Amino acid sequence: MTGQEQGGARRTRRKRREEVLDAAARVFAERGYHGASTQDIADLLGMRQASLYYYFRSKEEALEEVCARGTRGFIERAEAILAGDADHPEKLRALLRAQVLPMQGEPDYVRTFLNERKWLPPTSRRRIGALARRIEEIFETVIRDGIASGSFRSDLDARSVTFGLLGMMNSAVAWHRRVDVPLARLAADLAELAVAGLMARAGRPGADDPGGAGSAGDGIL
Amino acid sequence: MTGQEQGGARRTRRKRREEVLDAAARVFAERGYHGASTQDIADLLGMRQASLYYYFRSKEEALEEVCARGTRGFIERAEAILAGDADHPEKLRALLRAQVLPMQGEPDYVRTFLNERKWLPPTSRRRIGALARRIEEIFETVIRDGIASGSFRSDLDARSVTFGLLGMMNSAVAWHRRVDVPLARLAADLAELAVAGLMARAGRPGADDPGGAGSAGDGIL
Amino acid sequence: MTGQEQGGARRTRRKRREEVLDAAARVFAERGYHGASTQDIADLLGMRQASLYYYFRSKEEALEEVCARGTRGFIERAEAILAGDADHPEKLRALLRAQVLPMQGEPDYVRTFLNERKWLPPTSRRRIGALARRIEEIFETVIRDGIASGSFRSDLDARSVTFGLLGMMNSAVAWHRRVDVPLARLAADLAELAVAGLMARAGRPGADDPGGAGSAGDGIL
Amino acid sequence: MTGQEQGGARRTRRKRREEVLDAAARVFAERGYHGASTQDIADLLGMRQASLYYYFRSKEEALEEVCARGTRGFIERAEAILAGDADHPEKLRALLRAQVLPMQGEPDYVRTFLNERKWLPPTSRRRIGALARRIEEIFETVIRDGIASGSFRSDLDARSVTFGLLGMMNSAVAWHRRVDVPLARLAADLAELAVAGLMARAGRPGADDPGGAGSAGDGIL
DNA sequence: GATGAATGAGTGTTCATTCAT
DNA sequence: CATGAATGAACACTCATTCAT
Repeated sequence: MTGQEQGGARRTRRKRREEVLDAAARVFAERGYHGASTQDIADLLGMRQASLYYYFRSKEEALEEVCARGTRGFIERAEAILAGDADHPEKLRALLRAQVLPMQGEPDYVRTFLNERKWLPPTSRRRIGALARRIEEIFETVIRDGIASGSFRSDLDARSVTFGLLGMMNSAVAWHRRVDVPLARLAADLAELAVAGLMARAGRPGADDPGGAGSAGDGIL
Repeated sequence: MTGQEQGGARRTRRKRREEVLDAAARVFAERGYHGASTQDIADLLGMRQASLYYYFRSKEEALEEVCARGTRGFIERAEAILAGDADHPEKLRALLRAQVLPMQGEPDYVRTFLNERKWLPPTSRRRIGALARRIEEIFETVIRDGIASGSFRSDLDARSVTFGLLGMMNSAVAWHRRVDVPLARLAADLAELAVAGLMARAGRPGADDPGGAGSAGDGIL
Repeated sequence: MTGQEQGGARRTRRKRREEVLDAAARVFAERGYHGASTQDIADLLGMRQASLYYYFRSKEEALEEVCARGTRGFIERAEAILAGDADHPEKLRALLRAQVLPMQGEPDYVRTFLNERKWLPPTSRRRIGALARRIEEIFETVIRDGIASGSFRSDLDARSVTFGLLGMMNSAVAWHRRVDVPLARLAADLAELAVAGLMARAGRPGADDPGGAGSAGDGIL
Repeated sequence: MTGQEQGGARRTRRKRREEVLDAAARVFAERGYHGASTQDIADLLGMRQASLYYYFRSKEEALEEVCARGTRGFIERAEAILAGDADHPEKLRALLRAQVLPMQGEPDYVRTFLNERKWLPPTSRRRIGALARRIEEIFETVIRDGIASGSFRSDLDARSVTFGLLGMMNSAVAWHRRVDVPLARLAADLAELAVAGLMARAGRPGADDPGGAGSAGDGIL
């Protein structure tokens, strides 16, 4: 066998592996890790179930790789934005949009990462969880710095805002196909809403007495 | 056996059934429907697995009931707010907070409803999905009306905002224990952020060219 | 449910478990642990394969219990003989016979213990291996003491004799059905052969040059 | 391709085949036929699993050949000893030692033959079993003739002794590494023990009433 | 001479469910 | 009111084997 042929075989195999991974990502995204059977994945590929094991050692390993790819680029993009020299509002806006845009290209990988990573075995779960935590950290840093510099209002709990905004953007993966607007527009609108909300002057009624304010509202609920 | 005793037995049974339901909700919330086994539920109750079937006809039926309870009051509260005579910003604020507060009392039911309802059999899935869609409708109505009346800015896609804000509030069920702020405060802060964002004047750069607006940032992404 | 009934159920279950164990022992003995499938065991019982798991957590656990039973009484009997006040030849004779007699009652358990214990998971393998080593120790002690006291000849390697005699007796499990003599007779004969051999005067040609002694014959081999 | 090269290839292939066989013997000896996978064999050779099939048609065929080699020379040596003109004690002694010495050279083949031949398919199992039975026959002949000629005592069951002595010698394959004595010495000692035992005068208590003798001893066990 | 890719049959095991008691 | 016993269907995974290259 010549090097050429070997290269060809190798390329073929790698490509097939990608296809298997795509199928796994799709099935995991649609039915959840525990709801998905390896048979489902094989069916999608017109392959026998046993053949999957030529490409992966276990279902868990496939989940690991799908999740890993689901995070690809997230950190790098977020770090780049953080390190940039835009002002805080612009940085936050960019971060928010960057959080949504990968859903364009590989939605199955991202959905699987977001929803199924909790089923990873402890070791890889921690490794991948660290990435998620780093993203949170970057968001929180920009928000806190924005508050400190006076760009953002100071009456809101920074951590709640961090998680809330991440939750908002991440939720898009579940519903973005239900709106008839391009993903980029959707991302821009939500980012604008968030930044504008953070730059508004504090002025709501009872802002400094949230517990009491809630009790009044609770009567309604 | 007297009527008295029967009544007592009946009451006992109903109470025990509640406990079984609680256990199911907890297990479903923590491990997901497919990741949870009926054995897990039985273990939590110190019961044998087979005994669960005295209370429920199937695992699916338990999921149905847990999900149904997870929506309890949501609709009523939202309808009441919608029908009230507050102005649009106040209505939206109230809606947003109402979306979070049930996580206080029965978080397992709400989490299960939010995350696991997709595994319901088609019939009940549709029934329960209708409730979810009604909530979305109420949100969207208030937002659109607020835009029409001039209270809210008009440059954002109303449907994206609807889903985004619901996603933000719902996401809290996953992280609210990670912030050291009471749930009511958290809810109030996120609601204020959202309302303020919606009431802000449109002023971001390139608001009317959202696709291009991101181009600078997109280079990084 | 009354205590009576519970007792009955419990007794029934325990009895059924014994039957399952018997079937496992038989299948393990006949086909070896790796050659035996849980289906084989179930077939022998007229049971479905899955039902076995009501009685055992795993195939390995079944092997563990079969092996454990295969050693039952061995140690106790050997210790009793060792502690007795017979002379060394009598002790050895008794030990040798005691090694064979259990093959009468539960040959499958003994065979499984002798041949399949090596497939046990490390932990239980060590635990059960300790018993086997204790038996060896007891044999070796009696043999060495017999040599020291002058009852047994001193020109043979004690450890080789120990293992050789144990091997001889244990091998009976594989062939005792092929001789038309009762097990007790067989055991007595081999024991007598061994003891007489050990009590004989050293007198073979070239006993002190064992390597060279065989050289004539070895040429052929 | 020239004949030379072909011859070279052929010779190479035969040599490689030997290596494959060695690896198979080793793996079968260590893990048992059913516990050994073809992957294990390939691993030992740094070969791919599929490549084994260039040398063997099946795992079973490999077992057949390993077992066949495990018997090589046994029969010839035993027949030669039987046909020789030594006296019965010397013949038995030589037979016993010849049974052990091959463990020196190719222990894996012998171990596999002794322990795994039972998994052979019926046809080859019978063929190879015939060899084993011929060995037994030779042993039994020498023992019976020795008894008839007065060299050996007559109070022991000849068949039990035959199998017992074969079992003793064969067992050495499992433990001979655990004694710190050369294999030849070990073999000589066990052979001497056996022959001396057989040449001893009958004198044990109750030798002519073995059934009853055992009952007394059973009290101890 | 050896391999990459694939497969069919089977493995041990889990699980929701049933039913007589 | 609850359980012990059992089961059918599915599951992730292993393995010996094949075959085109």
